Amino acid sequence: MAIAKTTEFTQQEQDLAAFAKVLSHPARIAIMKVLANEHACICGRIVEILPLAQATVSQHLKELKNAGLIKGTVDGPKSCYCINWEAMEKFMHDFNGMFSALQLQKGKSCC
Amino acid sequence: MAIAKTTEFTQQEQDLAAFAKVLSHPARIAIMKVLANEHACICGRIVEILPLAQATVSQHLKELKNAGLIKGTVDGPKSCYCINWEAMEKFMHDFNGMFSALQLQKGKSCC
DNA sequence: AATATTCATCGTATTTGTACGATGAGTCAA
DNA sequence: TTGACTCATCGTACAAATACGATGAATATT
Repeated sequence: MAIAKTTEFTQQEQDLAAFAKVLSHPARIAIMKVLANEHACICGRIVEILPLAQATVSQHLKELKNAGLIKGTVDGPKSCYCINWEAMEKFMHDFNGMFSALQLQKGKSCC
Repeated sequence: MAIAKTTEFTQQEQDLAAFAKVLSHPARIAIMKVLANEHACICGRIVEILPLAQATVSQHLKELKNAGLIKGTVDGPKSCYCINWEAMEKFMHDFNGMFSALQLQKGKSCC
């Protein structure tokens, strides 16, 4: 991505973009669905469901965790992942807030 | 990105991911803001505001247009871009719908 | 203790994304 | 027509993302 100009933008723009980026891959959306639907959010269970190798799923889980969308706890030799609802709700709130702010200017457009 | 396994997921998952991907860069979020706030949505105006070269802005505009988030019309030697509100509203509706679907399972989690 | 399991991480190959200079097509003014 | 202007596209360089096999750490089972 060449010299990342990413830092030249607003903190809000960077945060929203980061949130969108985490959900910009179908595998990660699918993982969120699995985490919501399964009682035991074990990594191995996700690997069973998704058409991806264990290493790849683990990598996606790491990104979701780094972004704060999910929480992970060790459960013996297994790892249990769950949706971080407070974070998700805040992210969605901010995302919707940006859209609402855009909409306030709706009549302004020239075309 | 290795052999894209992207096609192995649900159409809905792919659509949501594609929408998120378009907004996964701060420049494109900033562009949406400019388009909402400026009466004349001229490419040159965006180049003035953003810390990016004209070619780069044009490329981002192309992606936003391909995804359907904005519309572009030629106005003499200039190009006028506007937000596609119907599309944006549908995308946001679907995005929120996914989140609501996740939330329905909220109590299910193990941790 | 020895073995099997679950999973995170490393290393690596490949694809995609980001950025910009240069070029050219199209339009307007003189 | 000439010249100035706007912008899309091409080509290119580099950074980041995606995917997986292999490895090893940690735990559980025998």
